[in-house]
Amino acid sequence: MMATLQKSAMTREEIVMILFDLFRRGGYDAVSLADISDATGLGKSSLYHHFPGGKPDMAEAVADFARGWMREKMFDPLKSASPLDKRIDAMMKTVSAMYEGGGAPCLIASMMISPTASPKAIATVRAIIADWIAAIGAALRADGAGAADARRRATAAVIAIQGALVVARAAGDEKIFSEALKTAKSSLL
Amino acid sequence: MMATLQKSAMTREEIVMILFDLFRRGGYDAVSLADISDATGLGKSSLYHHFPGGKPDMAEAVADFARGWMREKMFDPLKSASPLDKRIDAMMKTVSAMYEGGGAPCLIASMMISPTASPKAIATVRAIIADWIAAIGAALRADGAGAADARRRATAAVIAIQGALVVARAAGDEKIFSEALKTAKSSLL
DNA sequence: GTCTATAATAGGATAGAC
DNA sequence: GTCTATCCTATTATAGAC
Repeated sequence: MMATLQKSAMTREEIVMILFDLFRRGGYDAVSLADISDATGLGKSSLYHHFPGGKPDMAEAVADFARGWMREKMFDPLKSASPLDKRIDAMMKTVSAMYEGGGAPCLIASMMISPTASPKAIATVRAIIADWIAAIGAALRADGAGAADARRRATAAVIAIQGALVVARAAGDEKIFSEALKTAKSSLL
Repeated sequence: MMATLQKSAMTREEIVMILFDLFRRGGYDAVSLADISDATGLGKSSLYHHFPGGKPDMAEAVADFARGWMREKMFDPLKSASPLDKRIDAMMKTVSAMYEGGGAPCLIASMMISPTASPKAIATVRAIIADWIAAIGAALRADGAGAADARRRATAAVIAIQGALVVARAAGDEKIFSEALKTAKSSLL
């Protein structure tokens, strides 16, 4: 039995996942500590307990979380032993889920706009794009593609995904996103 | 001769062009009236003289300006009598200049992230994307393409431009942007 | 680890002189 | 049309109790 009675402690990772969603949807600047307090149910002081550096600290934690998540869920599976088309297909399914079928913004795009976000956080989200292109490119090369062609097609795929996200949300038409994923998949095979 | 001596009056359009650059680079939320005051050299009260509704008013003015600019510089020229490849080429040159070779963010993407921007401003920038796809599509149809194919390829071109903007800035490599424009051009012809 | 209370600052907005 | 001065609220951040 616990010595003291307190509201259920929230783990840092649980908070970070909430922050991830807040930041990608609202952008770093528009999200206030009050918003974060509401979304997490934690008081401001509790937030500073978890993130002594305040919002910049939170942004870095979110960027690190996103990078680790992408590595685990998207980049590492691209290295598996299954056939290339299965791996690309799995990646596109993960992409679709992550962006909620085209309705949810990308953290990378949201964070890159913010001039007040910590340089470390921005550097991390930018690195995710480079990692992503590299991961797809490596899969294509392992399947026999030339280095230059692999890189070119991998870059085009990430461009199509990011662009479709912007255009689908602007047009309010998630079909644009799903169609773009299909086309991108074909171009990779 | 003027009756009173005052600092040179800035026209509303001059202010709007400065606001356009501030908003697309920093995002609506991160740009404060102090920032705007610095960039324009005008005091806050002068800004409220030009935009009685404050920041939301400014965002709407910028969105309207962008829409008019796009219509004049990109959509109308697509209707001209010159050969299709010349028109597409001209559009891509305008795109490259507008986004400064891939280094400058898109106002549309910046504004869409902002949850606090006026719904009217957001509706306007979203409409620009629809207009853009429609303008390219109309040019392709006038050149003999089927309606569905024209729409599909026009959408893909705008996706490629918007995606390349995100990826090129994330990777810090403007060549990604220029290469993507070349590829997009080929796909339209 | 979470809370309440409070400080300090920055933000948007207005009044009134020139 | 622009300025200075001011107001109010929101925001970040801290102190200290539990």
